[in-house]
Amino acid sequence: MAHLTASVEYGLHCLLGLVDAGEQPRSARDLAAFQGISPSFVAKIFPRLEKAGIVEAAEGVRGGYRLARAPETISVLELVDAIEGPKPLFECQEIRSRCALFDDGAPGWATRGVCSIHAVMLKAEKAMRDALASESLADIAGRLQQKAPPAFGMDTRTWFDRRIARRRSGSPAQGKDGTG
Amino acid sequence: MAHLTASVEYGLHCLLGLVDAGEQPRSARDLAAFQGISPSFVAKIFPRLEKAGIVEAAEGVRGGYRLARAPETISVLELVDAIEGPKPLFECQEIRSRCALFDDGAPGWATRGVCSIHAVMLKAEKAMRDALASESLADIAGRLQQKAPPAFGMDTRTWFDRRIARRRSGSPAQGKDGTG
DNA sequence: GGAAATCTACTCGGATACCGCGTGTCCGAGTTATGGTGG
DNA sequence: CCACCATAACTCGGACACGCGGTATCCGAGTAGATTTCC
Repeated sequence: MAHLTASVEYGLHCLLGLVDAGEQPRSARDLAAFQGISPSFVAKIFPRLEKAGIVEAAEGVRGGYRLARAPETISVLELVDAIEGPKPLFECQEIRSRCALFDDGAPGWATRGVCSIHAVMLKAEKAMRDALASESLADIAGRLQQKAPPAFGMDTRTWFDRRIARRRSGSPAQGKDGTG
Repeated sequence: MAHLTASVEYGLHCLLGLVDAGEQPRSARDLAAFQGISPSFVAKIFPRLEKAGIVEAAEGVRGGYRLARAPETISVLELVDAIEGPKPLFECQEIRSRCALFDDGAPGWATRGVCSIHAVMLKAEKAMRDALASESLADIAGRLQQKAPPAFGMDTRTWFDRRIARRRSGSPAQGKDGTG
């Protein structure tokens, strides 16, 4: 396990699949299938992104999610906070007030301000959060697009469109798809 | 829970109790009692610090631990790594290679280099580690000494010395200590 | 042929088990200071 | 009085339970579109 959990990883990957979707919503199931991860788990992540105002949910048979804002305005820090909640890097337990020299109550000088150890951790947390805030979803998507061949974007769109079109058209190629 | 666990907090607090100890070793039990935390748990943390070359263990009845190096040369990052081990902030699961567009094997352009999402997290982790590396144990101890009244350092030393002297002298004041 | 009702399947959304890591505790091996004994 | 030895308590060090958070899954409520039927 790590501080930035697998939920964040899943959420970010799926959001990358929404950047080039435009107005057409994409369902959590399709996004999960595209990334090759658990649809059930992805379905639990997206409601949090929706509550945070990062994606919009469209209901119905051709519903799904789409970005609520331009990807340039969505920082990675926002995504992390939306998915994991405000989880601190370090939880100070105020050990300083339990010193054996303080019989019952700790003196004022000991508990005033922030714990010296906690301060260091807060500084480290801020550095981490600043780094996450400096990157946007569009940055990652752009870097990915730069690595991928030109046809990849179109192939992705085609994949989702076929997936949507196949929904209720009678599944014309359910078993004879290009697996062999 | 948090990424920087309670073990780190306990270890750091106890190490602060070693900064002004000099050559005289202080036992894990005494350090834990001084901080008002679990002695058993502290006893599990210090062996890791010893393996990392941060403290030296002295065995025997008047043994204990003492700093192996000057506190100015011990960074908080070292302590975190020594106690928690090399635990990454983010564990990339290589989702990128499972894309549905890649039938069996992912193409080279997809898996070459570092995952775009992983890169952002590594950047954040580096920022966090740099912040932790910029602080030393002596920095924290100095800041604490600045907050505490002048007599605190001497009181601390007296507390540990009495604790050691009482060990095998027949426990002259076992039950009539200043609790009331 | 056109429009409305129905019906289906797909969507989101939350409530529910399983598992691993961290927390906390305990007990055993080893060692040094102590106390007594013998010279 | 001094040196040696046995004792004993304290030390470190690792092995053993408990609890919580994360992971993964399932099922239920609601809705847009396609189908069918009636006029």
